[in-house]
Amino acid sequence: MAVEPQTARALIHSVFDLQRTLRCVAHEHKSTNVGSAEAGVLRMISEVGGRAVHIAEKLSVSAPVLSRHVAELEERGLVARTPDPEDRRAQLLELTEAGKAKLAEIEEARTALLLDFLAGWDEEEAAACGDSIRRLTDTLRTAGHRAAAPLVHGRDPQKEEPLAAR
Amino acid sequence: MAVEPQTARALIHSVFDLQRTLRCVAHEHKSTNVGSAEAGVLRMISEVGGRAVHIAEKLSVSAPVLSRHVAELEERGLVARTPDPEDRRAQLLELTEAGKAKLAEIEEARTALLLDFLAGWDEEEAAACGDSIRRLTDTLRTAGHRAAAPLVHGRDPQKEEPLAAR
DNA sequence: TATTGTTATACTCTATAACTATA
DNA sequence: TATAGTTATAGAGTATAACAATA
Repeated sequence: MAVEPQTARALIHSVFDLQRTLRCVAHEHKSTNVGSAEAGVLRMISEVGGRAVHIAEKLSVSAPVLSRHVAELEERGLVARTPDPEDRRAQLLELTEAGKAKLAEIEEARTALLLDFLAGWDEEEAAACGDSIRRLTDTLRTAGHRAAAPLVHGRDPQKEEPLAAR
Repeated sequence: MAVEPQTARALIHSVFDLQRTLRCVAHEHKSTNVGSAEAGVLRMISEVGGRAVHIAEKLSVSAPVLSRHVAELEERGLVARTPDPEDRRAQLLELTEAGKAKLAEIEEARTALLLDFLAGWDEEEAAACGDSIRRLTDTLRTAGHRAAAPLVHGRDPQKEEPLAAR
């Protein structure tokens, strides 16, 4: 059975409420000296590494945003930039030892905090919650790209409608 | 079985990824002239109404933030402020007819968009996803308050540890 | 004294535009 | 021409601090 409008509406509200709550939790437990955006940069460099443009795309941020964060992280000795031998315009990003340690510290603090919060949960619930959220994220990402991509290339294959217009 | 650290860590990453994706979707479909924070104010005034301090608490924002948003929304004729007859310091917030119409327009656009995105989902999945997210939000909110509240009152009943420190 | 709300100021995160340098 | 990255600037959203008016 297709999704009911009422269910979709409730899901939207749930997601907004989650975002508000996350902001509060982050605010109450802002532990380290690394901002959450910069922590995301550390994580992504650790996971995929390579060129800045690649990291920016994975993080879904614009190049200038990443550039500033990387500059800040490099100044603090957490990230190292090396010129790409295959393309002198590009640079390769990697974590320094200090950067790896900082990322591990952030991840451990977050995990410990969440584990404490989830004291009343069992493994299956938490796994199902993660799966559910990942499924939603994948759907939104794919659908968003499907809707936005035709405007990026010059093709405009099907003159796709704004979707929410009707 | 208690939640595994690895599951908690995956859940954290899932939530951050969701936030990034939501930012993109919002950016690609920023339809109306009302910002997302102001839309939240409209929704909360519609749902609970009453004093500004009450709305601010429900939205988990500080009083100055709400004050600015309300001032902006009043200027646009979407929100009406009336003095509270029971307390001359306070003011009662409500939506104007234009405000109600604007809120309905926003909600309908969002719902239509999400319904389109969720074309491959069935009702049960979407409902379960919403339930899962709401359960997580409730847990985070309750746990956050439990950890933060003792510092708000002067009591500090159990000298609760920072939780993530150990 | 405590609370409601406002104003002033600053911080975080983000985007677009204009630029340099390579390809 | 197009791409990788930087700098400059602006905007949205938020917070804390200091204030006014009322309780």
